[in-house]
Amino acid sequence: MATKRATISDVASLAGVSIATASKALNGRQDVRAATRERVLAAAAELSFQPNALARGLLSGQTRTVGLLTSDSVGRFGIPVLLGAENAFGAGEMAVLLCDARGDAIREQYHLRALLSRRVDGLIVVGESTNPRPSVSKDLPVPVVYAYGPSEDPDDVSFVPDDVGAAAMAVNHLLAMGRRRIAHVTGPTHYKAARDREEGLRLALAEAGLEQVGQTLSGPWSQRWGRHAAEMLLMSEPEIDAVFCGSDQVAAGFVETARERGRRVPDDIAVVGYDNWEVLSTETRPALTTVDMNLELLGRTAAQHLFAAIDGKATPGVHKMPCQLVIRDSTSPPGVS
Amino acid sequence: MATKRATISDVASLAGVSIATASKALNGRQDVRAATRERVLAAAAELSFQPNALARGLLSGQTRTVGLLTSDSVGRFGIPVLLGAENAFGAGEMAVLLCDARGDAIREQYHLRALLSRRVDGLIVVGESTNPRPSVSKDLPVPVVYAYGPSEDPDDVSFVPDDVGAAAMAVNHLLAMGRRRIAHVTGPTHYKAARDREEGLRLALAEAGLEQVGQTLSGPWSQRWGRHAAEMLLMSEPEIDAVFCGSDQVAAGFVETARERGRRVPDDIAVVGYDNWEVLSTETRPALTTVDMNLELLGRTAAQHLFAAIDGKATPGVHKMPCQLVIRDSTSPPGVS
DNA sequence: TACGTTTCCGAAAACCTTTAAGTCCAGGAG
DNA sequence: CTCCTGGACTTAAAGGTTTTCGGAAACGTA
Repeated sequence: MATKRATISDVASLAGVSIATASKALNGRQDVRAATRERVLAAAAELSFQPNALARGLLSGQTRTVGLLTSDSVGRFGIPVLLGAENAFGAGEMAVLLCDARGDAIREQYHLRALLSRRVDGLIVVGESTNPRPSVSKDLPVPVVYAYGPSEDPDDVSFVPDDVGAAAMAVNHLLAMGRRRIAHVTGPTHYKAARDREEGLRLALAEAGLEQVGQTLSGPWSQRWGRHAAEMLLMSEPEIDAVFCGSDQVAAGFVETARERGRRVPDDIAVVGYDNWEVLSTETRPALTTVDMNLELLGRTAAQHLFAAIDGKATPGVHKMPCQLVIRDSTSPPGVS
Repeated sequence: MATKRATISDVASLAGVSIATASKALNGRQDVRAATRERVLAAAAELSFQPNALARGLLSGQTRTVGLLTSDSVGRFGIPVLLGAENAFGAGEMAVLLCDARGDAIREQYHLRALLSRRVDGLIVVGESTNPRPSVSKDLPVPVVYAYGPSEDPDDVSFVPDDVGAAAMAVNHLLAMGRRRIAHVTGPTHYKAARDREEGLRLALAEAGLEQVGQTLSGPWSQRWGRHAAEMLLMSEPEIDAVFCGSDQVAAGFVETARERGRRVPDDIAVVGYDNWEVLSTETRPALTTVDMNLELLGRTAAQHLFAAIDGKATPGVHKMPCQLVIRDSTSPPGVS
C-alpha cells in the first residue's frame, strides 16, 4: 500500500507542460518536440504514472477487456479453452473478466449484465460439453463467440472440436495397424460428444467395408465403467482385436481390466482413448493412444475470431476445429513394444 | 449486436426529468417522489439501461473488480482456489480479472501493471505450489492476498493449507485403525508440500512413540513413481502394514502394484493419499482415503480477507487453513470391506 | 516589412455518472 | 402578511484522459 496514484495532470505539471502535451508525449504522437517528450517521459517514470484505464475507456468506448462466461470452470474442458483465450489476449494487452455461471441460467443472466455494465468489448461463452446451448447473443451490443459448446443459433459464431473427424481418424489408425474387429465403449448418449464419436467410428468402418463388433456400450464417463464394459465385452465378444473408447477414463479402465483378464494390450487388443488427459493417458500401462482435441488452440482461435468480430469482421457458423491423434503404445503392432 | 447503448441522460429525457433525478431514482435515494421514480424506472426498463461502470468507477475510485494473478492456471490447485474466490466475489457483485503469468516473472510484472491500470480494488495471487514466493505487494496502491503459495514477506497476508496438521491427522487415522508399521512415499523434496507432509508424519509417529518404517522415498508426483516405489518398498520392508503417500497419484500407483504383488489393500496394507483428486481417489480399487485440502474454501477465505483488506482491515501473516480427511476403503480395518 | 508555412503547444470539449449545492414552491407558524 | 421549513427537483462540478482546434512563435520568401 503506497501513496496516492499520479494522474496525467501531475505528470504535466512536473514536466512543466499542459495536460494535452503530456498526453501526446505519452502516446507517442508526433507534434511534440523530442526534448519535451523526454521531459514528460521522465516525469511519468518518476511518478510511476499509470494511465487510468477507466477514463480512457470512458472516452474511447473501448475497454480492451473481454468477458469469459463459462458454465463450468471446474471442467476438464473449460480450462484449456480459457487458457488459450487468455494466451491470445495476453499478446495484445487484452484482459479477461472471468465469470462462472455454474450451469445456472439465472446466474448466467446476472453475470451477463455485470459484464455488459463493465463495457466489455466482446464475450466468449465456454460450454461444459459439446452439446449446443441456448444463445445469449440476442440483442447484445457486443459480439459473442462460443467455444467448445456451440450456440443453438447458426447465425452465431461457434468453435467446436471435430469429434466426427477425430473419431474417424482414430479408427483409421486402428485399421492401419491391421485391426479389423473393433468394438466401441463410450459415454452417455445424451452427450453429443458420444454420438459424434460413434458416428466417426461408423463412417470409418463403412469406408473400410467393415462392421463394428458388438453393440456400442454406453455408460458414465468413468474408469469404473471402462472396467465394467471390459468385463462384458471380453465375455461376449472375445474375438475383438481393438477397442475405441469415448474417453481416456473409459480407456484406462478398459486396459486395466484387460490386463487382469490376461489380454495383452496392444498385442491382443489395441485401445484408443479420447481427450489426452495426461494424468490418465500417459500413466496407464501401456500409455494410451488418444485423441487430443487441441482445446488450447480452440480457445486461442475463438479469441482471435472475437477480435475480428470486434473489428466488424464476424464469421458466423459452427467451425469444426481439427483434432490430433497422439500415438502411444496402446496401439502398437503386435511384437513391437 | 444491437443499437447504441442508452445512457442515463436518455433515460432522464424519456422520463422528463433531469439527469440528477434519474440517478437518484435509479439508485433508490430518498428525495424523489414515488410517481417520478416510477416514470424513471419505466424509462430505464424500456431502454434496457445499464449504468456505465467505467463512469461510476472513475468517480468513486472503486471498480468492484479484483485481479487474480496466477502462476499456473492449468494447475490442479489453482483452479479450485480461483473458483472459491470467484464464488465469494460473485455473491457480492464483484468481478474477477484473470491473468496467468505462466511462472514468468516478467509476464507477471506486465500483468500487474495492466491490472493496476485498470484500477482493480485488490489482488489475489495464487501460487503454483505451497513454496513461498516473492512478494509483489511492495508499494502497491491496493491490498494483496496470497493463496496456496504464501508470500516470502511475513507482513503480507497469505492463506495456505495446513499440510503438517493434515499429514498428522492422516497418520493418526492409520494409528487408530491399528496400523503400526508405516512407510512414507512422497514427491520431490524441493516441494515444501513434501517436506511439510513428512514432518506431520514424524510428529504423529513421535507422539505415538513409533518410528517410521524405512526411509522416506522421494520421487516425481506421478503414478509411475508410486508403482516403482511400491516395488522397492515391498521388497525392502515387507512387514509394513500401512503407507502414507504424498499425493493421490503416488497412492494410486502404489495400490495398483500392491494388488499385483498379491498384497491386499486394505487388509494387508492400508494406504492414504493426498489431494483428493477424484478422478484418481475414487477410481482406484479400493477407493483412497485421502486428504482434501479444501482449496475452494481456501480461495473463498482469501477472497473474504481481501474484502476486509480493501476496507482497511488487513490480517497480516501466514494463515494455515485446516484440511479434511476423506475416509474411504483403502484404510478400512481388516475384514470390513 | 508583409505574408504564408511549419512546428509546437494549450484550451476546452467530450465520455457518463454521482453528489453537493442551489432553486423553487407549497404550506405551516408566528 | 411574512418568514421559515422541507420536499422535489435542477444545476454544475468532479473524476482522468484523449482529441480537435486554434494560437503563437519561428522561419522562409516576396
